[in-house]
Amino acid sequence: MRKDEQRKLLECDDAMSDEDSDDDSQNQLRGILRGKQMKCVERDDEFSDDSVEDNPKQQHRRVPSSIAAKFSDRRVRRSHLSEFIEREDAVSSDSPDDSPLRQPRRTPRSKQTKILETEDAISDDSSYDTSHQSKKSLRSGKRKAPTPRKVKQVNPRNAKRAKHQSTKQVVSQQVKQETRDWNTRIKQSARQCNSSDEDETEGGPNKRRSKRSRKPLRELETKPKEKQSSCSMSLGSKQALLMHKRNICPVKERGKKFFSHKYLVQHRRVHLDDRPLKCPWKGCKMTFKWAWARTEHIRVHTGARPYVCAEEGRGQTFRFVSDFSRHKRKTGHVGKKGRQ
Amino acid sequence: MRKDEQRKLLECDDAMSDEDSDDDSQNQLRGILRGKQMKCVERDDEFSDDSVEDNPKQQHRRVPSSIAAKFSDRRVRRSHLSEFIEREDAVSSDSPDDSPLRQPRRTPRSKQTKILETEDAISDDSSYDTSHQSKKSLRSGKRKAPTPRKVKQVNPRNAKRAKHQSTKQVVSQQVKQETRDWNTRIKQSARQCNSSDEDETEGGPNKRRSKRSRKPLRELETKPKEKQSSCSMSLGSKQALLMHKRNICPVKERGKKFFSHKYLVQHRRVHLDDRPLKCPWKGCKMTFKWAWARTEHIRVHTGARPYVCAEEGRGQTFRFVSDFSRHKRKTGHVGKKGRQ
DNA sequence: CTTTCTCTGTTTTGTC
DNA sequence: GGACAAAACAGAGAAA
DNA sequence: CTTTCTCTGTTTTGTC
DNA sequence: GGACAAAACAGAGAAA
Repeated sequence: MRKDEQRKLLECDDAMSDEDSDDDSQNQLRGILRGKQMKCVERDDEFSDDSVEDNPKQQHRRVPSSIAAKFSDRRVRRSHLSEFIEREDAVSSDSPDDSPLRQPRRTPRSKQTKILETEDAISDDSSYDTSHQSKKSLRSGKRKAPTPRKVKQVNPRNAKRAKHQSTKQVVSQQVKQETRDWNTRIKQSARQCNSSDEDETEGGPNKRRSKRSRKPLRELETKPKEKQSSCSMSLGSKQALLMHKRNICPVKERGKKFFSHKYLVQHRRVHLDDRPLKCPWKGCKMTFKWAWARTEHIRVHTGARPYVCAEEGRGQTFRFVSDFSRHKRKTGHVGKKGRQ
Repeated sequence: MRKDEQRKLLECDDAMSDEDSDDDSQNQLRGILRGKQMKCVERDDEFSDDSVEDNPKQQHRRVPSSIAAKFSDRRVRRSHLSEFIEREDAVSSDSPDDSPLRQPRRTPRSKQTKILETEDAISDDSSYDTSHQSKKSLRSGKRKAPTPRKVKQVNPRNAKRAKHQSTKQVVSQQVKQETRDWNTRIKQSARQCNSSDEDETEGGPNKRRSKRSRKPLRELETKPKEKQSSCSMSLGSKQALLMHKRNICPVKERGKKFFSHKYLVQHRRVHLDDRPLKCPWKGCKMTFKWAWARTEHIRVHTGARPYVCAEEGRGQTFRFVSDFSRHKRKTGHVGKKGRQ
């Protein structure tokens, strides 16, 4: 086989054809999966642009006086874009107008990046409550904003300005689902694990399943909704409360203690097996429990290798901290991380 | 307003809530747009994950023996993933299994990145033909592969191996639409421009419309399908052919000459206003004519600032070549580009 | 052994 | 300096 | 003037 | 070295 052809396979051409006959991949896949558990819309010979599909023309608004714009030319002036009302809460990955800036809000030690975004849903801890309906105990008001709707869509530019214009805003409320009792959830998870075996599981860059979380979950002592500690977690018994106050995890590892109470609360997700974070890349279905995992995962898509060994002529680069720190450990080299 | 709240606005929380009630942004947007030109599926209170929407469960396949897997835990072993048959041609952004590696195939001067992908649809030039049905004149066979379907989905690992396993493969055929006569297309574009004025134009990071392409297109001399030059472009007249051979663009700029014939052919897209390249980021609807524009645009999402001025203590960083080269021009500083 | 990549407990950084 | 949250690190470890 | 970002003609890089 | 394609650059320039 010629190299040209080989390369072709390896490449992922990323343009869209306006044709349908070329969308074999999609159709094929659909064919395969139809036998399994296709549930949703089946549009076989259609133009496979999910934008058209999902939020048809929601992202682009035509400048009235624009002349040259045609179908494929859907851009808009910022001023128009920023009129958009949006609240990008828990589900962002496919919200119609993804913020243009997908960078961690606090950039790695560089002061220059003013871009604003957090990729994490972890803000839950502070807004935990015991109620089923959630949203009830907005105690401190610190993370709760007054208007849960109608927030301006901010693009990078507007975002910066927003600081000086008291715009009405909302905090994310992605907690909700987590407000149920921890243990209850764990039981549910366990049940689901056993029941749905041949379920939706495909694609995404890396499918490795960590053994750590694969161990069958066990039913546990306490039961739901009872006491509300200062961190607003619901605990089943007096004993459980005590454990909780000592930052001790009641599950599995049995008595594992953590450096901080904050983390104990976050640690729950290990058992819950909730994966609220999504890869922002189109078509990638990877989900994560931890923001850092997502952050590093994105590099798989972008190809970024931000860790650079300062040693030698052509410094070695690494994509993952882990590999970089191993390199440093072994070689004694120092290194720097390029911004982002 | 408190800073906390302000920050909330600016952030884009990127986790998904399992709830629908939190998807105000989406619903709102839909509401707004419904009055305009919503054409497609309307699913209002649904979970706004286009993956679920578009290719439900196409990406994840469950490992039969897996125990811990539950809904949010859809990962899979690579071995299973790689069984997937796919051809990722022109439309990739939302093809069910986006290649995990979204990096330009040739990484910037670094030999370490073996990731393989091209983000460009430009490979058309060599496979141009004049027929309406395209796919007819596979002259050289250089860019045409024998089997147009059934290509293995390659993930990074498999991709590398594929080089040593003669797998059947396909080249991209995204050309098709472009096979029509250039001038004909231009006319069509012009027509569309005038007819759809308040059309789909929203969102995406930057909506700036370059004036260069905004100028109204003009009808032109030659007419479709007639002569087939060595580059397989169809030209209306003898004159046109002569121009073409001298790398002279027949449109607008009138007599603009280019350094290479190859580029003349690519240059067509300036007039065609075809935007075959899509931003790979979920929810972003930006489209591009040029790969480089896309490449730089992605940095808006990732926040990457790969251009680093070597001068001074805390080297200045830049997100775009343009700004970097301006900086160098002005200051005389040198700089390096971090990989990716 | 290797490389690639995710998971997670703790540390670092940044902001108020 | 403190408190706090977000980000990053540094391992461990899975997969191939 | 500035910063942020896209467009595009040419140059550079990389591979065969 | 050559041919070729992909990637990147270096400006121009739009928008705010």
